[in-house]
Amino acid sequence: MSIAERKEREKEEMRRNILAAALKLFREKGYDGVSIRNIADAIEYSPATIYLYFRDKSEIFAALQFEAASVMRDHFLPVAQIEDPWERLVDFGRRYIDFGLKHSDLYDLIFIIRAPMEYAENQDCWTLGIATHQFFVQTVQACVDARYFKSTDSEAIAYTLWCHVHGLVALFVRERMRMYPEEKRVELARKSFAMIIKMAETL
Amino acid sequence: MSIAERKEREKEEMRRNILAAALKLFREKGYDGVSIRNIADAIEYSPATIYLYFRDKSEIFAALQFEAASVMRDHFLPVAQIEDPWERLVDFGRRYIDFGLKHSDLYDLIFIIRAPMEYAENQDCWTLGIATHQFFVQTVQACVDARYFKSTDSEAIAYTLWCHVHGLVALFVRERMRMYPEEKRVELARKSFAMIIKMAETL
DNA sequence: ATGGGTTTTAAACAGTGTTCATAAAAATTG
DNA sequence: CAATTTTTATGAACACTGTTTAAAACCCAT
Repeated sequence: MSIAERKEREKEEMRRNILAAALKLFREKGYDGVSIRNIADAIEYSPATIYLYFRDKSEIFAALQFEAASVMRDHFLPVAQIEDPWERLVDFGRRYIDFGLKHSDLYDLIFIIRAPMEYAENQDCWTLGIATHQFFVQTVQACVDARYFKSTDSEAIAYTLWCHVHGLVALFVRERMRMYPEEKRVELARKSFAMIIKMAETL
Repeated sequence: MSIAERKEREKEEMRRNILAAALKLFREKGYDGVSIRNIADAIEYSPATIYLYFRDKSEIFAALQFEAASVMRDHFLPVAQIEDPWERLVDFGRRYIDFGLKHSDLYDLIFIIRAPMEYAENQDCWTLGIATHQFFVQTVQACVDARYFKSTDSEAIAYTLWCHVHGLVALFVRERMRMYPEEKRVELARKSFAMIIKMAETL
């Protein structure tokens, strides 16, 4: 029995080895700029070996996407500690933008990259994402219950706020802020977040 | 002299021929799913011929990006006819979302795809985009001047609204709306647009 | 040491973007 | 019209890509 367990451990170790190398390369050269052969070189194995641990390149993407989603979930963990629903909502947004700008490659992986959505791992990734999303909707619902808004459509409110922060981060991540001078961009984002919060107060 | 002009015309014709084929293929199989050889097959020329009209694949991207930007500009043309600045702003937003959902491939090309920003054509594309953006900011400024808002920071207001509509469209284009049932998505988008407009009224 | 089961890999296939010498076509000249 | 020069097109090649497969290398119990 023990030897089968060790084999399983080694297999898992190899998977993590591949994923670590892949993530490192992706961060450096972008997702498309990395080939299976690059990853194989990095871990000092033959390219064919990788196919013993992952069906194809897409499955590596899916696994990393899942990893990124859990990093993001962890980034949101402290939010749950905040009692006041409105404060919780504001912190949620602040952390969302913070995560997006700090880990733009992971954010890209989760929310922007055209991913091949065909694997079971990806399902896990989505259930994780949906859970985080539902936590967000619940926070909005808590605000509604506490009469922070006049509107009661918590789903629409949550979606509207999500659109704003996603748009904000996505424009940064995909470098579509060139009409604003480099040094003013972050300040503009900060101002815009303050503005959407102020707007939300009147909902 | 006339013959040189005809040559120039033929060269331009070939360029447009290549671009038309490329755009058609991109719409069908996605940007990365199309190879130079595919385009060459479509126009019934050798792959090498394409390199007589475009330096490389990126330059084809850049040219199409410029084309997409002018299609979008044309989509906004009727907006300028609207007198009332607030009505103009609302129509701007409506048309933005409309364009994004209807021509999601062109929208992707302009605002999402990780483009190689290295060619002169791309500069043209950006100047065109910046012009459209400035028209948008001016519309917001007109609203400010007409006392539609309490806030006077037209740049921040414009940016905030842009973030929302871009986020909305981007989530659609890159298929990140899976937590909402297919048939409710467009309705949710509609509701959200109405909501941001209502919120903007209180700015 | 030998056989059996895993794990690894070299080699190959069909595809990619790109380059270049050569071939074909067109324009210019004698 | 014929010969020459210039322009335009291409076949073949290079180095790369993801992926498959048959053969080699390794591990381990008998």
